[in-house]
Amino acid sequence: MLLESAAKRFAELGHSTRLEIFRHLVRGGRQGVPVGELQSSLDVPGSTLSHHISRLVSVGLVVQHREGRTLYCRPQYDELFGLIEFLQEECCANERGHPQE
Amino acid sequence: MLLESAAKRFAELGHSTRLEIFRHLVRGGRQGVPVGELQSSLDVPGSTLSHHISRLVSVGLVVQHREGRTLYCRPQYDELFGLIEFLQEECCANERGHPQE
DNA sequence: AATATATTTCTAGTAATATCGAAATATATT
DNA sequence: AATATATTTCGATATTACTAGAAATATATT
Repeated sequence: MLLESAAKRFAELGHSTRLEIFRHLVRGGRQGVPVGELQSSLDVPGSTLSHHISRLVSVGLVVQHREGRTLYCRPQYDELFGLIEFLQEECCANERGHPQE
Repeated sequence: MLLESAAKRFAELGHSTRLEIFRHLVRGGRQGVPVGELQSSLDVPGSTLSHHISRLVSVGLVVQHREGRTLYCRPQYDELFGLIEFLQEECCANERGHPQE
């Protein structure tokens, strides 16, 4: 993953409401969670919630799909695991002190 | 880890310069990397670099220790792994579709 | 004590983000 | 077609963050 994309994604996770949304989605699994369910469990005005969801969508961490009147949000696990990998990449590669281990 | 602390930490990682600093430190290992080395490899004005480092310090992702004239920055691996764990916690716990697997 | 090196603090201008009510859109039901 | 439900877009205000030059601080060397 490119540094810029990773930074953008972390920035979106770096807000307590959005992080809460995303964790709710991660727990919810691949079938997704309706916006309305997020709204009632997070207790945030609809316009604010919509704003935060669309930011998560804009960086690829969430996708939405409609079924009838309800709109589902699904976390993108590949992007999530990519971010996690990005943080640990080459961890300690340049560490001194145990060069022959 | 609390939601608020995790969000703050992600917010600090959500800036390309800071993410680059942090990754440099993660690769560098536990002995730390001098500020000056960061400055020359990232090519950013000292005052700007200092500002970003102090933000990483303020959320506990980095600590500094001085040796003579040079100040070393060390990544806090425990906080890093805590963040990673936080993102995956209860992953898919509420997923439907494979309840007996 | 004077000078050099390493890094931070101060300051201030500019830009980006957060919030939420009101109005708008999309779909379903009657 | 009228109404209800679900969600978004618009708009405006308030707060926070980014950047970097200049000055200040801390330590080392001569």
